[in-house]
Amino acid sequence: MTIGDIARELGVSKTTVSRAISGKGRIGEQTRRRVLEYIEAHHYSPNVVAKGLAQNKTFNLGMVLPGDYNIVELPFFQKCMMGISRVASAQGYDVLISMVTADHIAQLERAVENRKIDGAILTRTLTDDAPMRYLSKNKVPFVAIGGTEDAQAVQVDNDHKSACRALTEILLDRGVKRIALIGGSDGYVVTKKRLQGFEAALEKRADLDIESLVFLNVIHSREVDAIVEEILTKQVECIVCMDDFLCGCVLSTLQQRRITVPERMQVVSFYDSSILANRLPAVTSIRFDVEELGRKACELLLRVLEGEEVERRTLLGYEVCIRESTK
Amino acid sequence: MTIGDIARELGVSKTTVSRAISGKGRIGEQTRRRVLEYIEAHHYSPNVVAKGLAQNKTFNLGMVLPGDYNIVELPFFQKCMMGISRVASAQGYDVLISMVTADHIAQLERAVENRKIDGAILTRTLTDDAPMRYLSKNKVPFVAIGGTEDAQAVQVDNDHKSACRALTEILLDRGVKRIALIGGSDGYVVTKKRLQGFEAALEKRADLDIESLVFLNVIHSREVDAIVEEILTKQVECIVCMDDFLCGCVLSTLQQRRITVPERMQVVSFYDSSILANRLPAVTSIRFDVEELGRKACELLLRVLEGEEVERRTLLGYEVCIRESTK
DNA sequence: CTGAAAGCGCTTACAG
DNA sequence: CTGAAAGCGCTTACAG
Repeated sequence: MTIGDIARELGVSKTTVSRAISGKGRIGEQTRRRVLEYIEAHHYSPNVVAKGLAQNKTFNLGMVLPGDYNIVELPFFQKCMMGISRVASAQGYDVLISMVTADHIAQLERAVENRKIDGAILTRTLTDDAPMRYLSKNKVPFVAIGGTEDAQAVQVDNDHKSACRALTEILLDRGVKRIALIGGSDGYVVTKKRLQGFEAALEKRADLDIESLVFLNVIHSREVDAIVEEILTKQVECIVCMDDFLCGCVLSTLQQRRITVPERMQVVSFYDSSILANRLPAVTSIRFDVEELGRKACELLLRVLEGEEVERRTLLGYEVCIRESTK
Repeated sequence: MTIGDIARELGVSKTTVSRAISGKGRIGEQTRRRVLEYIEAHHYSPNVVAKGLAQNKTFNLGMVLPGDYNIVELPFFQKCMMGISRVASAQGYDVLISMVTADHIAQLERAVENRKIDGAILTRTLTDDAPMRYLSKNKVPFVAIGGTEDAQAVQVDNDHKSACRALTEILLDRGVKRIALIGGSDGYVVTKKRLQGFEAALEKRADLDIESLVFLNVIHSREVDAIVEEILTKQVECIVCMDDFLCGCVLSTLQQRRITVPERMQVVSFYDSSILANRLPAVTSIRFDVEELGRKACELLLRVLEGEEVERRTLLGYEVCIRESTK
């Protein structure tokens, strides 16, 4: 069934039917009701693709996800997706996925070139972000989940810097003298933010004369072993892990070496995700409302698509969950 | 730039340009080359939406995901998505996501009613599957990842029954006399399949007179505690966990009660996923190539969309990984 | 308030 | 081998 069928059936023009549906343009209340009733009764629903072609829109949003293994497995992206999907859906949009790696953004390019999306949401930002560059260059509206140096970009993020600072301070408050930080690729903006928070905490307590060790770019679990070894020989008392995957590795290594947590080593982490769920001891960590992050990002993008002027930067909060892995 | 611009620029008709691009219809080799070169030089790429409208296609595939928490978090779906996304992309299709729960499939309905997808891939099947019913009724081609009773449906799955049987036999081979099985909702076909495999293994060794305990519909981690308690009082020697989330719960509970694995309790699980990665002791489990599952499903769907007749049932294999959680 | 007509960017019989 | 024209299912100036 098309708009034409309805028009013929009701003895009105397609224009009229279109107006009744869209609510745009003047139309008699009688006629409007008649059309709407017919549509309701016959379960008509308009072809969004045709509508899109006429309006030069697709009603699709691109969600760009990292396609690297390990990373895509983090529960973060799925939770994000739930948030995005919900608000998109509620506004009549669908979400289309593009998986990209740092140097291979072909899926995103295709989606854009084929004019399949009206805008995009980036779910992880790099310091030098190929998808972001590409979208900017091609004037595709987007919002970035995660910080970015690009002052033009609309971004929404949790306050990772403050969060990491808070996490570090918890340990400093407990009187530790030697502290280690373990993180993933420093190509991610989020890694940098957390490092800044860590450093800020130490700086504030410069008087305590804390000794700190920083290990970044830790990607594979096998690297963790050597790092923990070094940490132990240097008599570090606590470890700040930048993500739950790394934290899981650290916990196992400690367990293997029979280093008890928190007695001989305190451990804190981010995300409070399923990766650490049910692990003993429970890990003191930050909790972000990731679904809210997705929702917010999607709302912003939708507003941008409406032509609205939106805030360039939205910072969402965090919660600290104190558990048994700290004294 | 549109097909019309190119036609004007080259002094040919839109028909000709269209033919050069699609490769359909007779066209002079000279002209064809000339058009293609122009396109190449000017980075033209056709508007897939317009093409779709003319051909009554969308070049979108719907991926339907469970929107329940906990479940969507399983790494399974992301790996699946990578597989699907890759082959879809390679064939000029995009993937659009629909999150559904057992009784709320509005997102999928919208995608179908709005004519946004050409077909769908279900990533988890229930015994009474609302999305499947809906798609069948509306004649939307789909393939189901996971078994189904519907003989009409195209399905692809790992051989969960054999896998669970193999896993159980490993334990029986080690001489256990009392064995427990813990699984999630029996609304999932996969839960049933595994139960069948478990029972088949016991049946084959009926002579051994094994005592077995079965706990299904275990959804929340808090339920696990009572179950493990019962298991312990009944002096069960080993536990087969139907997924890694449950296994994680079981391991923690055992650890808390200072029951050593594998000495006092052997444990096996499915998936070998990141949820159990880096846990000690490493868990003996099944390994499925989930990305391959996604790829296969997508290939099948694409063939169906081409009008090809495809095999109704594809069963993929599995690997058994023996680790330290079994003696 | 309503409609005829052109248009969105393609495809595809049909005719030549 | 090539093109004019109609069509896919909508929207939207423009005219009345």
